[in-house]
Amino acid sequence: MNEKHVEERKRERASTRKGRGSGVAYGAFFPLRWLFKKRGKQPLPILLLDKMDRTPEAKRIAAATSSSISSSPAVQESPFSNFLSNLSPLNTATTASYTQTLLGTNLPTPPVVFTSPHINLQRETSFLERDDIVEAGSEVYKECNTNIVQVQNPSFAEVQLCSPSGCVDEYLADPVEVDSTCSADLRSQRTNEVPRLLHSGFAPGKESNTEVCDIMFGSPENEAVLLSDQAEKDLPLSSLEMSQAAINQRDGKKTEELSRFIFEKVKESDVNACLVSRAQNCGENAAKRAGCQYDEKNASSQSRHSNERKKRVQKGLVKEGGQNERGIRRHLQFEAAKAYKFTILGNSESPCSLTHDATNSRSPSILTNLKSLASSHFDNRASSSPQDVSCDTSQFPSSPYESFTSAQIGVNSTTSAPIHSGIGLHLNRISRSTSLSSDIFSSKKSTRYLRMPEQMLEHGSNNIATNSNTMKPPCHSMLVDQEAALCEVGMSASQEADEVEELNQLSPKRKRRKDAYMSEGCKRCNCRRSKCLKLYCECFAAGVYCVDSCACVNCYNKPEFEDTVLDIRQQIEARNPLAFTPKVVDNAIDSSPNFMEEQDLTTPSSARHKRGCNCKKSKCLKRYCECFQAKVGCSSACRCEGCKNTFGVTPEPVYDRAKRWEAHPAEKLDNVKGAIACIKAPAFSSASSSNSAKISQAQLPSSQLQPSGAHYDIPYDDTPEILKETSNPTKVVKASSPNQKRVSPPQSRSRLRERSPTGLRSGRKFVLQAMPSFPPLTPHRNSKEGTNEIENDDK
DNA sequence: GAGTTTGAAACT
DNA sequence: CAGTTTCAAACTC
Repeated sequence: MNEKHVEERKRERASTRKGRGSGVAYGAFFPLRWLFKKRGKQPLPILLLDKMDRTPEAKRIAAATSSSISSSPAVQESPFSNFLSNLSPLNTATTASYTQTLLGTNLPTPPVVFTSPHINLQRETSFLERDDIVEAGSEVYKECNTNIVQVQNPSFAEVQLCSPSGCVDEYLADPVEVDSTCSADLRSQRTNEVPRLLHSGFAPGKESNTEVCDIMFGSPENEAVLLSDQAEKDLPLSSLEMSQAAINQRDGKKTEELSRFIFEKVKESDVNACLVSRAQNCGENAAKRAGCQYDEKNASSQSRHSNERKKRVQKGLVKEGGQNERGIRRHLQFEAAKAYKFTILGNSESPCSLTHDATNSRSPSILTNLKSLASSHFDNRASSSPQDVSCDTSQFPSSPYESFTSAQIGVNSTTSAPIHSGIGLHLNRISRSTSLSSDIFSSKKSTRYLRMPEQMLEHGSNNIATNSNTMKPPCHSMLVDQEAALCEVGMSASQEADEVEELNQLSPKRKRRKDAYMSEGCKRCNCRRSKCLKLYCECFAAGVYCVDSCACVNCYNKPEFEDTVLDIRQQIEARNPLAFTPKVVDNAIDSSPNFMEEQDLTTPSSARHKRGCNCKKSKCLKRYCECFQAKVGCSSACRCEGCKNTFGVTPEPVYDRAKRWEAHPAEKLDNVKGAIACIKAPAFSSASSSNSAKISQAQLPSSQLQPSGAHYDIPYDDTPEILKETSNPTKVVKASSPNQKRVSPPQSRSRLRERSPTGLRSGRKFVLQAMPSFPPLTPHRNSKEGTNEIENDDK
């Protein structure tokens, strides 16, 4: 083996010496495990590829695919699967079947992996989030019952109970009835279901029973939770996990296989949910079944849908949205696979365990969703019909709650979960219940896991054909999610609108390229040597799989290589936990006081580049500059030279952003503003002003700071201590830093802490909470005076 | 389309 | 951690 490696390495080096041009054919002549190898210190990709080829885990995953194809029918023939396939709330016979199946089993306690602490854990989630969930949930429910087309992601229970084919057809025929029927029958179904479940030995544990009861009967608390994104999938797992246990005991099947099977079922529920949502959203007649036409009525019913977006849609940019949605779905799968891996494969020792811990602790049910999504990779049934393929659950309507949650999540994820598992987490939460991409559907339909890029290309062409038949103009709700996703990947809606205008002004050649980019709505890479497994790859960096329209060579950023992708991703995240977070953060999202504190006068009001650019020659006037490309002004995080970033407009006043905290008195905000101003002052002022600022800090009563600190504590209290510490600006900028960045804040902050013993606690909290949620990877603060001067001169 | 420039990412 | 290399996008011709 070693000899073989040496030999191959020699050959590889010889090939490499030929120059970059050899990259295209690179993968054609060398074993896959060497595709990554260029240097001595890159064993991991090789190992990963090796593992991908040979490890039991990879074999198991690969086998899962084939088994899902080959053995799935056997599973489907089981009474349980038949029940699940045929379950209909309107059909009492099937319900009885359900009961009968359960009666015939003596259920043990479900395996841990399927324990469903979601409800309980949901209670443990951030109070801010939780309260919001309650409010939003009841609101959604109310609106649902009043037949407002205020679309809502049906919970799994609703899907399970209301959506199977026959019912769906009815709903498709008359979408109005969907809401009423579903919501009306739902509770009765629940109440009818639960006693049978409980009395039939369906009792894995008292706690679980309570959960089921709560869910089924819809206690006020859990009802709201049920409507939440997580709880939507809690119910299925609560049910399914127990059923799985039954099967597990009865058939002696492995938990893993069963879990996969159950996830398939969950995923199927997504498909069913899609059908329902399509009925709600898109169709008044069954002819629309095959394609979710954009419904302008529904669009107008979406309160949070911006007029800007409407205009673009009416301009015929629906296609863009559809492609955008595609990118989202890719991402969802990406993250789903990740969650699936950590949940099912028990890979809890990843270098990014913190990330996943955070994910799990914050919203374990996310993983439930993700697992269901991930299971899609191993499913071949749901894609059996073109309808299913076209029925992308990205078309899911977005409930008001969803909107709320998305925004809320944006805040929380940015502020209270400093280490992100990537934006996929955001997207999954934004467009939760989003099921499967059509391309994956189709890819899994007829093919096994593809190992070779050649196969993938061939496979991709199939996808194109499939997608061309199945991709439909998106529903309005899709656009909403897409918009959110675009924000996540660094392109806000307004920016996207600007892109549209810009597109019209480009030369034909660039317009073509740009149009291709925008039509995809997501990153399209052209990687040749990175295998799309490095951050060089825009797709990979954006946390999405590459698509067929990418021009990449030897791409491994495909669902087929999810194991590799996830491993690589973990490595990168271990190296830089923020690697997959959006580079551009919106102020509205990152409204943390730390961010407000971080901002300086060159940052525009809308967004900023999180890490800042390091431009030297482009003067931040070309798209080389990430800030410019994102159309945001350079900020204190930038280390650019001669910055002439034209987007560096006057920042939004602190108060304007602070006033978003409506729940807090204005005077507290003033105090916050004052405190922040005091902290910021040294960064923007001369030495004298810096001194005065310090004095101001000293004069700032701790009693004023305290409420502010308490105020900040709420959303950021779960910030890992390690990050808080790392955020502590103890490092001083190197002297060679072009803009002499980040000079002062440690003093001011430490002084702030020193001044008041009472303020020590609150002040400390304030300081800690005021730390950047994403610890700046660059020196903490700079004056940016040079940039300001340049900009002022230009202006 | 080929070649160059650029800056982020990766590596030493 | 600084310097270098690699990489792919952006840009120019």
